This record gives sequence, structure tokens and C-alpha cells, in this order.
Amino acid sequence: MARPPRFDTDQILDAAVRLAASGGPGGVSMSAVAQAIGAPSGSMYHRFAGRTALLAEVWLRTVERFQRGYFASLHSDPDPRPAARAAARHVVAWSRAHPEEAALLLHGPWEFGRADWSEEHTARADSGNQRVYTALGALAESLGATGPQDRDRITLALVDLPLSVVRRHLRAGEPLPPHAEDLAEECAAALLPTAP
Amino acid sequence: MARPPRFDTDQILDAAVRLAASGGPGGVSMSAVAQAIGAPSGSMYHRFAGRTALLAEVWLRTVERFQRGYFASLHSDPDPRPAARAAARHVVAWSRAHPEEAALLLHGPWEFGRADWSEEHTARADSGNQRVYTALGALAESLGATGPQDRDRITLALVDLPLSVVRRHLRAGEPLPPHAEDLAEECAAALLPTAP
DNA sequence: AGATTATTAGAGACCTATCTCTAATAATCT
DNA sequence: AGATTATTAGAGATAGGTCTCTAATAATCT
Repeated sequence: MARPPRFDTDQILDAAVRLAASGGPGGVSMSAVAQAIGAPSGSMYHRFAGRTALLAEVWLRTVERFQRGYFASLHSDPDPRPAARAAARHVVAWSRAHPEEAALLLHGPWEFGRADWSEEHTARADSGNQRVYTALGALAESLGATGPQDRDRITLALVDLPLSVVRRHLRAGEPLPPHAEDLAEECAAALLPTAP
Repeated sequence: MARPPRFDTDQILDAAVRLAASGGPGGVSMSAVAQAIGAPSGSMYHRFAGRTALLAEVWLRTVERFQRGYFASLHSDPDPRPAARAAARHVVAWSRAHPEEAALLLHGPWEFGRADWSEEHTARADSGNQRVYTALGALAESLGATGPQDRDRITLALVDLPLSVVRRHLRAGEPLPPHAEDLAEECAAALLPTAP
């Protein structure tokens, strides 16, 4: 019914990921992405309402890809303690497998203009986060951690701490050292509430 | 011998801190800072070689202020374990006392254009970092942690982890909860190598 | 008082990025 | 084949930011 696209959405987002990994969110300009794939700048605006929308889409595609595997790890074992270890490990392993997307995630949604996102984009982000927090809450409960401080501690162990391991190296432009997964797993385990 | 300055350097840097805290490094434009203090844009270039230099100076002043207290905490006790606890605690306490500067630090030097800094600025940054790492190395040694993995773990416990506690709240625009210092201290202690 | 000099003051050149607009193009559908 | 339509293609208007340049200003020094 119409002319077929020469540049599809994923191709554009892939280029945006590369640019974000090397130059940060600021490096993702409409013209830079267009140039990276050899498209005229006008085509960009045919797919994305504007730069804000592009930033939102590239962020959301990346975080959703990450969360898919993160969820799988969290539910990989009926016993909460091995599941927690697997989750911490997954953060590092996924980052090793997808260094550019990981570098993007380390910047956080606010750097990708979250304050200006449309309602749809904001809702997508909130829904993903909500799923993560309820899953973490369930795991916390099955560990016997009930207070809000306990939950903070578990979020720290299974999300923030593994991300810190990744951040330190990726920000310096180095690859992740071989023992990074072990480090994240061991440290996460050390932060879980001790068995009664 | 000359006309006295109406806008001094610290006043300019203070405004830059405020702008960086609210709008990130991208919000720190020469014109925005000038407007914030009511100065013409030309005066900015009289004090700073350019935007790059301004970003470097505001970053370095902030990180050096932070490190001063961090060092004091690291050396506050001859026993390494309480010293480690104090250091982790200090990160959070300092951030609570200086939320705008803390928000600035969370972005990291690369966001402040570190790649384009002058040699002087780069050297200043390196020297500060070097001092921190040697101090952490000494503490690691007195804890009996000798391997490179042990040192990574201590850096994680005394730097990255407390920063994660701060990041989670400041990025969301919330103030730090009352128990944040305790959380950072307890988690840091849990990550230290267990006594032989 | 007069010379000296660091600084303020602000206009404007230059660049880069976002976004709009019009025309050409290439596929599908009848 | 001809109509339809999503898309490419790219020129250009607009905005905002960096940086330069010249003149005015206000203090100190002799």
C-alpha cells in the first residue's frame, strides 16, 4: 500500500545506542543518528515525534530488554537465596554481553529527558519499574525481610550494588574483569539478611 | 591597582553548582550562569577560558571539598574497622549536608567534559583520586585484604555502595531518609572481610 | 591629578541542533 | 496501468549557545 521503509525503527535505535554509549545522551542528536545510518534528518521526524521521543524509545527498549532477563533470574530458583544471587549475577553478565546497552542504562532515565516524556512513555517506564519492585518485594518477604529498611537493603544488594560494579569499569572505558560476576554475587549475598 | 571584581570566582561556581544540581551538567551553560548571577556573558570568559574550564573548576572544587572530609573519616580511628564505617557514613552525611554538591558529584567527571580538560585540570583530578586509592589501599592492607579482588570489594563497600544509597534518593528528587547513614554503614561493614 | 590596568558591559559573529515544509519516489491496491 | 500513500530527500527557518571584540568603568599607584 505504500513505499517500504529504507530505515526501520530498530536500525535507528541501534545507532542511537551506539552514540549514547560513546557520547552519552548528549551525543544522541537527531542529526548525529541520521548521519550514522545515512538517512536525511527529515526521515527521523517521520518516525519519532522529536528528540524527546527518540530518547524515550531508546531508553525504554534497552531497559525492557534488560528487565526481561532480570526477571527470569529472579524466578530461576524457588529458594530465594539462590534466586537473589542469580539476579545480582545477571546484572553483570548481561552488561558484559551488551556493553553498549549497559553503558546507556548507567546514565539513568533522567539523563534521557524523562522529565519531558509523553504520558505513554512515562507509563511504560513506571510499569516496568513497578514490576521490578513487586518482584523484589516478594523476594524480600520470602526472606523474612519485612520492614522498609530491609527492602531498601535488598534493592541495594540486587540492583544498585551490581550496577556499581559495572559502572566503575564501563565508565573508565575498560572491559569488565573476569571476576566481576563473582564479586557482585558474593557482595549481594553478604547483604542479604542472615537466616534466623 | 585595578578595578575590583563585582563577581568573584566562588560566586560563579556556586551558581554553577545550583544549575548542575537541577539541570545536570547540560544545564551549566555560560549564559545560564551569567544570567543566574546577573553578569554579562563576557565576564564569564574573563575568569574561565571557556565552558570546559568552568565545568572542570566546578567539578574539582566540589570533589575536593568532599574528599577533605572523606579523608578525615578514613583516618578518624586507628582501628581500620571503625574507620571504614565512619568513611561509609561520611559519604551519606556529607551528601545530606550538601545536597546540591552531592547531586553534582553523582554525575561523575566525564559528564563534566573530563575528556576535554586541560592538563592542569586532569592532573588535579588524578592527584585527588590517587590519594583516595592509596588511603583505601592502606586500609585494605591493615584489614588483611591483599588481593586485587579484595581491594575492589573494599572500594565497592566504602565508595560505590554509599554513593548508591545517595543516588537512589537524590535522583528521585527526594531528601535522604533518616536511616540512610545507618544503612550505608551497616552494608559497608557487611562487605568488609571477616576477621581471621 | 593623571596614568595604569583589571574588570565590567554588551553587541554580534559563528556554529550547531531542532524542527518544518515541499517535492520526489517507490511500493501496493483496484 | 493508474491511483494511492507512506516514505525518502533535503533545503531552510528558528533558536540557543559559545566565544570574540571594542568600549566604558572604577579602583590603585606615582
